[in-house]
Amino acid sequence: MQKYLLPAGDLFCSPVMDSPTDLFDDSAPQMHTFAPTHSSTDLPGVHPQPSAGRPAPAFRPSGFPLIHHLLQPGGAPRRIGGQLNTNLNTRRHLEDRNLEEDRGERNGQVEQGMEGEEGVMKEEDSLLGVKKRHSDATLVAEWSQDILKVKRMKLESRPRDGEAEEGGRRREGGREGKRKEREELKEQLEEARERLQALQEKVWRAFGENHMAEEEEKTRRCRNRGGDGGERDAGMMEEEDVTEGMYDEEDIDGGEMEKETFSLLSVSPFDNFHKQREERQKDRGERGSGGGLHLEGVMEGAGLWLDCGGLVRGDWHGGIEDEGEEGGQKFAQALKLELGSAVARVIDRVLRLYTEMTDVTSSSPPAAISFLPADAGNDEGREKGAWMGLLTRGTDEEKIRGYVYLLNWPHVYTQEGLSPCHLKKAKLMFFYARYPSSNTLKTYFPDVKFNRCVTSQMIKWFSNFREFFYIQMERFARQAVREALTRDGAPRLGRENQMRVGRDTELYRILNMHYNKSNVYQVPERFIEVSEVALREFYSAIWTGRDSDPCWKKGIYKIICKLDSPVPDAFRLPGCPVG
DNA sequence: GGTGCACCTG
DNA sequence: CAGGTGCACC
Repeated sequence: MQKYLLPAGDLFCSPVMDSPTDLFDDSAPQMHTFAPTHSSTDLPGVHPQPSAGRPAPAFRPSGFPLIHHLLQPGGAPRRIGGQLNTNLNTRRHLEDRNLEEDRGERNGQVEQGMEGEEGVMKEEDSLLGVKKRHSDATLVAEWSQDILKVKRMKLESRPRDGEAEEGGRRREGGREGKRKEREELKEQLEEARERLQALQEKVWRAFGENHMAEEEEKTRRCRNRGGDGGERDAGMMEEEDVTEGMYDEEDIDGGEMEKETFSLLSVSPFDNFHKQREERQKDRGERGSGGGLHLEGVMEGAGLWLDCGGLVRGDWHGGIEDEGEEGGQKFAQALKLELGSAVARVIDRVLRLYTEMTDVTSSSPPAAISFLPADAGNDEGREKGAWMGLLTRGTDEEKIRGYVYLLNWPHVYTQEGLSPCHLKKAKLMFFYARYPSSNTLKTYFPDVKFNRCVTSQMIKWFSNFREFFYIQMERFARQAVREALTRDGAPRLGRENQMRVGRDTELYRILNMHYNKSNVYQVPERFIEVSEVALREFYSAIWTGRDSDPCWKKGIYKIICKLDSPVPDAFRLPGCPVG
């Protein structure tokens, strides 16, 4: 006779369990009520909730800027940006568009400035030539366009500066002229701020649109393939589509990898960003007019170019300082510092968003990272919560360089064999996908060089995961059936509806111990729901004697395989999960 | 025939 | 967790 480890009370309905465990950081275990049913197809949990199974990235208070001093004048951003290029056609395109828009927005003022600007535009070519290479030419064009606007605006100011200077000479150094100069410069700064603000919004809007477009495309594909599988079915399908799409789309000269990179910025960080930005704007509105926009947040999106230092140093350096006026110099210096600081914040924010997104752990610190320098597991990195190890000590420049490099060339870190870290990651993925395809696995292990052997091994892993999962389900279901018989004296239908796998149950503890041994990952609610579905299916089958059929489990497998959820994008990153 | 699966075994 | 086996599917 089979022995069972635990009393049935652990499984049954009482919210206060017989053997509660406080090992798990779950502040709100949920008790789900299920309608009485004996039909497998009617079992609850089959219909997914869109957000279920995706733990909200824990927001960590922002620390000091990661790269702030790097972007001070004379810092290193140009070197970083040097890795990034845009193509000539894109630049031409954006220049053309820029001309048109500028004409409209500045009531012809710009035309005068543009006439003598061919040389300057060539300069800008060189500036843009080191802009980040990006597959979305339109997006790049828009960013570039706004940068050009700012630059052009400054150029326009030169004649006016000259006039002011001339007026000042006429007054023999009168203070009136200087004051006017400064006022004009201030106006220009305000304009610059507004334009940079617009740039910021464009970037994030573009990001948001890209993301929304992805989501819509996913939804569309799911519906097309859909049928009666419900949303969860669609979720499985979309998983495949995303996987294939990542590798099958048209050639974009390496930009494809960047597109993937941007897709890593999932909904939550965007939402967070927009919320924070709205709050900031609200604050500003309370303090004063829009003209008083603080530069915090300005250019935050543009910082993705990682090259704005070139603009700060190479462009703003010129016009104002040439005038030799102390006020102008101070102003220019202040402007440079402000812009430099803004750019620093840009990248810092991007990194922070990234780490927020990847910070899928609930509270525990991440472990050292396999592909990073030896100091990757330092406290700073832990604070940032990048369990994929994007941040780490070293110099800020290294940090950033490694970040950019990794995002563009994750395959550099590929390895043939599978490591214990990969196993841990696979186990965590099991919380979302019990039946991942080999293509899906390839997508989520970009640092693994897949061959037949490696693929088989990973498939085998998931097979073993499932085996353990189903064994536990059957075991606890049988125990529950037996307990029901002894407790109630007679079998009673519908008992399975009282079965649950709450976070305070023994079954949950066992599952968590197996797939999440270090307990550093918040088990998604969706996995609990799936477990409950499986448990009830087993219970039902055993209860009704269907287990006498040699193939009695097949039906259960068929149900469970439809309950796969998309694995969070954070898992697409190379590296090792927390230990 | 290749692949993926469950099942069994160690 | 991995190796072996048989089965089903394409």
